[in-house]
Amino acid sequence: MNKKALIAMSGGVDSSVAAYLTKSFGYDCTGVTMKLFDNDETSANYTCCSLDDVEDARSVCRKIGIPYYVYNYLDSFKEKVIMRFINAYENGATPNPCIDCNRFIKFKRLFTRADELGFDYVVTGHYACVDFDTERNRFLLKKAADLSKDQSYVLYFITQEQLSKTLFPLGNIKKSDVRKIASELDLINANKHDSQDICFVYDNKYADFIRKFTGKDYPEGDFIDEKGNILGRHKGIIAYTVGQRKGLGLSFPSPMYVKEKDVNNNKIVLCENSHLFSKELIATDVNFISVDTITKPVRVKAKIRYNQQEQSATVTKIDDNTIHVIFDEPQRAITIGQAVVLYDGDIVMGGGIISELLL
RNA sequence: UGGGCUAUAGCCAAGCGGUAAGGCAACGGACUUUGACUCCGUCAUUUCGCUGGUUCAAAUCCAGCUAGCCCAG
Repeated sequence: MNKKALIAMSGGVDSSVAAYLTKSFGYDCTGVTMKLFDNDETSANYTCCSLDDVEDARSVCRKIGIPYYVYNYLDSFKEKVIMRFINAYENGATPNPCIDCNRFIKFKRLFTRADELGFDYVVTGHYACVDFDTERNRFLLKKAADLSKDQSYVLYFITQEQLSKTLFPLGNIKKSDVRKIASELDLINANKHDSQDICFVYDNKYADFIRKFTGKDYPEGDFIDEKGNILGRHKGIIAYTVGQRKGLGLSFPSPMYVKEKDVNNNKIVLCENSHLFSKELIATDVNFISVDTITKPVRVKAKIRYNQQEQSATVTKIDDNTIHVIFDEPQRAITIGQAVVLYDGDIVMGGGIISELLL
């Protein structure tokens, strides 16, 4: 009897081709779209969870001949993604909701459900690879063959248990080939644009979303320089993030950037680009993948944001859930709330959420 | 109401008689399964505080007016 695979399908081209490939590998496939967000606006304005997306996924499943279902995860998504997103901003951090969605929804709620239903594997359209290393006797999460699309960063939290039951069919395929396969199969979404921006936020205005969702007022406050001099007024502390230049509405001889957010005093510190760099950070919520743990300082390559060239660093464990990362070179705008992911070549060693900066 | 200085786009600012640099901000786009950064593009052709004058030609020279600043009172 063929192994059973549950394919998480967003309605986009990647997960659709992932479904096709999984079927072609001989798995007994079922497609599922998770209903995560109730958008009452027109579908074109959102990048996921619209009626059109569901219809696209359904159409693909019909075409490749597999059953299709929609799971309602509105409650989980609200609690584990949206509320965590809002809380992070209210506390002066800058969250990565895609990571939370993967961590708590796709690889938790959906995983549990797949298990209960007797599926052997969960399949997603992520560009990343799973390997089993017989020497270490561990599953490894590795970068995608198409490095320009690699998404291993947003999966750093994944466990051995999850990896043992996960398939990433696109891990060794180039994005251009995914499009090509979709075209050859004449899938409805072969030319659909890639998703981008926060899926539950309309028009990329996340601050407006938070205001509307919570009904709260985030009061204006002062922009100050590093010495405490008042430079102007900001429009609510949630609307800014570390390293930000655009949208300050103030003019200076040279560009100014957000250095830090003082939530307690509702002040935002601005500085010049050269003052944005620091070498050390503390991260919590740590997960190790390629190793069980680390006992002494380890040389790694690390990324402090999704779109960034990895940087040489040394990582030390502080306790089971906390690490200390020291970069060889100062890094620009290390931001609390973002993930720091550690690499050993193509292998994801682990990662955590940045909780503190040290100089 | 003695003297001096300055008035150029939302902000700062070049320009020194030859047909309005640049920076900041803003806006648009690219990039991007997060926020940012970055990159590209647009941004005074009824215009250089106002009114006249000189000149083939004035933001640039001259006169007057207005406003602001400074120094003396």
